[in-house]
Amino acid sequence: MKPYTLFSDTPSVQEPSQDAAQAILSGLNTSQRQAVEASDGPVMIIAGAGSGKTRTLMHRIAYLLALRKAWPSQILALTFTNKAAREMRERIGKLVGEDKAKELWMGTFHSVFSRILRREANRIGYNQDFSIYDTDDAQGVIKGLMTAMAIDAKAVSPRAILHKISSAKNQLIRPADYGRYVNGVVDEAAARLYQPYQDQLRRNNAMDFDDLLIKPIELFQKHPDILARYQERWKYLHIDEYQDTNHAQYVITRMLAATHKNICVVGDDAQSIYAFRGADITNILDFQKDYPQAVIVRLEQNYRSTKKILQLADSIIKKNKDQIDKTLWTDNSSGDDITLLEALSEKDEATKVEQNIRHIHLNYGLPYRSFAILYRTNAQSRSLEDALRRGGLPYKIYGGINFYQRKEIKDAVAYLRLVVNPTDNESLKRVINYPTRGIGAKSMERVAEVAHKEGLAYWHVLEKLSQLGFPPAAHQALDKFRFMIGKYAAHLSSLPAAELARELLAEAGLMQELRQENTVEALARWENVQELLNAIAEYEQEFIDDGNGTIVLSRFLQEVSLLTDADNDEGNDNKVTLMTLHASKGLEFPIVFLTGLEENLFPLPQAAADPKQLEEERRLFYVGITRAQEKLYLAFARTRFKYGKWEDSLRSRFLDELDASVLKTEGGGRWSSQKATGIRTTATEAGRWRSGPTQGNSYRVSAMNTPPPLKATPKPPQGRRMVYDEEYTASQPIVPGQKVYHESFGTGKVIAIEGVGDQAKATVFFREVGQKKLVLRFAKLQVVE
DNA sequence: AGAATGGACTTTTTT
DNA sequence: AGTCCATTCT
Repeated sequence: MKPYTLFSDTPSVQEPSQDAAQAILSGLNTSQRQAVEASDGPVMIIAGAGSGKTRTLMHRIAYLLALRKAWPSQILALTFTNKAAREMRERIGKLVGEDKAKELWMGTFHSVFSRILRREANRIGYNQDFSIYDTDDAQGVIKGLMTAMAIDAKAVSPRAILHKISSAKNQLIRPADYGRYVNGVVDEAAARLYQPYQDQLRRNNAMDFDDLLIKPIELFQKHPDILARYQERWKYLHIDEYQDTNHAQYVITRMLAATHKNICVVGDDAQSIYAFRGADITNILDFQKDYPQAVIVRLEQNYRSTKKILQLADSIIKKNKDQIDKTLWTDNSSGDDITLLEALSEKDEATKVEQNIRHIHLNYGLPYRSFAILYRTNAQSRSLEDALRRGGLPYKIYGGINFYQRKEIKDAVAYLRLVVNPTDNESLKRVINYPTRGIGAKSMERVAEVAHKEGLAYWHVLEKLSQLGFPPAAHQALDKFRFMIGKYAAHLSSLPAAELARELLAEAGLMQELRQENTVEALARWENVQELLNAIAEYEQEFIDDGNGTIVLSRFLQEVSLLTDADNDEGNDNKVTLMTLHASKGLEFPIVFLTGLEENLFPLPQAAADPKQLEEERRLFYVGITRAQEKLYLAFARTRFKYGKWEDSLRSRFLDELDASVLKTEGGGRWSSQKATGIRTTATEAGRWRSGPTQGNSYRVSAMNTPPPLKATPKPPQGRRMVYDEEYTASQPIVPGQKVYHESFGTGKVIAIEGVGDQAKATVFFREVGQKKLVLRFAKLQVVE
């Protein structure tokens, strides 16, 4: 048996096939062909938007397989999202066979190297069952340390500190060297916390996202034998979206490519939009310096968009200084003008978008999936969602909080992590008293104290509880918890993962907690946890021959930490897509709406102040524009609801930078920034514009075409009387069975009453929102006769 | 211990 | 507007 059976080494292509290779090349243009054929040595593909770069990468991999330059397991392809990897694998499967595609190493940096780290964990002082911490978990660690080190969390936010530490890690700056970069209070705090933070993660047997990139480098540096093995193993390296790789990723790839030097990177400097996350554009700009013998291929033909859309995109990107020179062109038709939608409020903007979609859908028969609505910040999705819901258009939304970040899922996952990896203090903290089981802050304080003093994990403190003299009630509660978790930990290898998870969550009381709340929201949460359990069962099915329950569960938990919303998407439901501009990278849609083109929103105020960041915002705008195939709409609103109040806004400076010759207004008129109808005026003037019928409501034009809302807001029924009112309390008691009306919940039926006077509470079942418990003094219920 | 109430604060973008 | 946190109430 081989010590490391990560991959099957069976050659999957028996004979080199020139015919197959020719077939793979035949669908490509000259430049793409060149990129595919340059198979040995370093290659950089500078690919413009919509030039078929993913397609080219895919054909390149298929070509290597057809010519039998490598076995599938010797090819590594690193993509920006899991979804991109999955799609590429599917399409390669169609070219050369699914069995071969299955064995390719494909995925994001994070997912590929988390698997490597799992294998080699013991070489860097970790256990293979390590937890992977997201930003929330990591912030929890920082907060804990700040308390322990008496750093005021109000003076410096844990989030800011974490961001500093994260960027230091991205740049491979070690804790000991961080002092040199200190500049300001946040840096100081970060400098003090960096090493303790790393130590704490290790004690928790946990890694954060950055560790998944740094630890492989540490591993390779400390163990050249391991590095050599992977260098040998991966004969061909492919990296998509190279412009968005950070320094750590750069170092990893340089290490891995050192032997064979068969590295092929694909990217577009004009689409670099992740600098805030440490993406380092010099990686792509300096590729030729690192590999002087590199073949550079430019893909400049755009297959996606109309001439006018391309012209518009070109006009905006030209405003940026630093970029690799390239000229995009297309054979596509010139298409329609780009339409500018000027709205009075964000609600009006959303309505206009909705109406345009409806109109095109009805008159031209385009399916809903052809439409995308893009925005700068997640918060903007709400008004758009409302409009689509009112109009009855099906939609799906990416981003915001994804499935695995929901509270109930994080709670459930924390239980499972704790069983798999008991030293995970963060997970323990999260669930030890949820659902409540009498372990309060006091008890946990003491546990933390002992843990800190003796350098133990919380779990190990629980294990020696009897020596610590806790009060009997607390002792019993803690011991019961330890016993429960310990029992499942002991069953890890004997029980199937899905079954174990189900029983644990039931015994912990999590399912019941969600059930008994008896609201629509709680039911949805309960269903989410069920879905998690199903996912475990499904995963287990796939790995049924792969060993025991331990491996299934801990691998599942690790993979799940790296999934995003888009990864869960089937992609084939017929719905309008809503997402941030960032999330739209790599995608295309026949019709695209870019919304919220306003100063202080796009570009964001922080970015507008800094030329570098402003250029990145501009690239983001470029990315948005180039998502569109047929038709593009640019929308902005004069007022927007922000931080709880209405704010006037000015149209984005980006609109003034555009080539106006391909722009028209909604009415069909030519648009030019000079003649623009008072758009970019002062705030006061804009305020005058807004003072129509009512702020943020429907307006003359749009109101006429807007269909009535599907579900009218609940109206107080006639013949009502106030039920709770100082005067009436005595004379108007509510009794179970009584029908009542509540201002925001609508009508409902009283199920039970408890307490008297000011303490009186009623349990009411509302038709719209389910069961609620209300304090009569505040609820202002009205009796419905 | 735990629930409830009131206040401050918030929003970039994400693997 | 919603969320998180601290303080107060039961």
